[in-house]
Amino acid sequence: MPRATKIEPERGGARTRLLEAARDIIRQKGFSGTTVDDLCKAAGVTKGAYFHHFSSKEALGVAAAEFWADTTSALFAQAPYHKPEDPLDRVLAYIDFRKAIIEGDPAEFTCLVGTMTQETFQSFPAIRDACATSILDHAATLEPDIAAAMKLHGTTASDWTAQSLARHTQAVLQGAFILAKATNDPAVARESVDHLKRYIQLLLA
Amino acid sequence: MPRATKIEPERGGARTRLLEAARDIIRQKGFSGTTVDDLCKAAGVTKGAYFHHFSSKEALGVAAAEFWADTTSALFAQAPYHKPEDPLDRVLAYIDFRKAIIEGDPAEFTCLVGTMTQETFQSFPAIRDACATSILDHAATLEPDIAAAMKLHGTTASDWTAQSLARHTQAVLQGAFILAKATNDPAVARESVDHLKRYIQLLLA
DNA sequence: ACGTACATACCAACCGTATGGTATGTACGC
DNA sequence: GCGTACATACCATACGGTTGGTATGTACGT
Repeated sequence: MPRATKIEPERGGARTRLLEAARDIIRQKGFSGTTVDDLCKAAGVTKGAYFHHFSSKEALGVAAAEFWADTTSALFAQAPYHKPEDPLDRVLAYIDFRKAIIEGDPAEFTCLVGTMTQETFQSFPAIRDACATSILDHAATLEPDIAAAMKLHGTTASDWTAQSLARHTQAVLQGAFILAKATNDPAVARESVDHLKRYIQLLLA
Repeated sequence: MPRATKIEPERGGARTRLLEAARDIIRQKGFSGTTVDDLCKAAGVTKGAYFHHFSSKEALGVAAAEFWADTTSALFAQAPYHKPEDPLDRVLAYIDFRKAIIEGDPAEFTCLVGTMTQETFQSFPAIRDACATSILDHAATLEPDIAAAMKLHGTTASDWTAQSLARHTQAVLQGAFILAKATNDPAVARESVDHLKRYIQLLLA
């Protein structure tokens, strides 16, 4: 899709660079707090290039959410937590994996679509929907392992489902990110993830 | 503090009306997405009145977080969940209370300071700190009941504390709000709160 | 093989408006 | 008459978005 040329080797990558800039800057300042000029400056492109690729700022928000969904799902698909044979171990390994990447600057480990959801859910439904798809699709990848663990360990659940537990894991992570941002301390978020892991062990083991 | 007059009976309440407007509009559009004119219009005051009470938009953000902390802590202090004699029942009643108020429009039941934290934690440290205080102080009100429940039920916790569990409840609620906004469905949030309640029961009963 | 037609990717400069913020004045209570 | 609580009018800038253009690549008929 990119198109390199002789005199301008970067040519063709403006769209991707804008999406990467959006991922980084929106996580720092939020969607409304991020200006088109911010993005152009960070990506090293002009506003003409920006509006060539995105018809509006809202369109970039949607594309950024989709870009996030694509890149993160690729990351999780190749992560090592799928290896254990016991499905419960896979779920717990997923939790460990999520915990392990909570470190450093909150702007770098927190979730783009969770952040965008908060401020766009009323004003920009298209962005909200793209964010919802990203979150729910990721949660859905956990359902088979949870369901298999329930079956294997003879868990009888009358008042909850694999789907609701999968979504709950995402709620805990999103909430943990908020605490980490508020306190500027990843450790607070990791403690919540510990509670989540303990819950799943109590529930399924 | 308010000062009524003959020709302008609303006079004196501009600051409070601005803070109420901030509480409502920032929850809909976020802090950056909310303009000073939005607030003045909703509060029915002029920009002169606005800058008489708040030296900047950031100052209003801080005041709005403090206003939120004050009004919500008053609400929770007089809520009925403190009545049970068993401290575990009080904690569970708190969860039930939080679940019960999750209904209707997400903009009305979600948390102002959780929303503001997300977009201000880098750009406006003063706002972030006010948000953190609001969240952590509220979490701290749960600690005595959790600690008492641990003692009463002989819970032996080597790897977690009453404080971390109290904060975890707030993480779950904040995360549940994000899912509710993304899906535009309070039910998703309530299911996460159910998981939280189940966790506390497994842990402390 | 080559010219034409078209599409893609980008740039520089500009525009109308909305934004946060200010300067100045006035009504009112004490 | 003095401080507080506002109102009116205004400003410099930043904002999202537009315009018109150029360079590069591709499809295709001949």
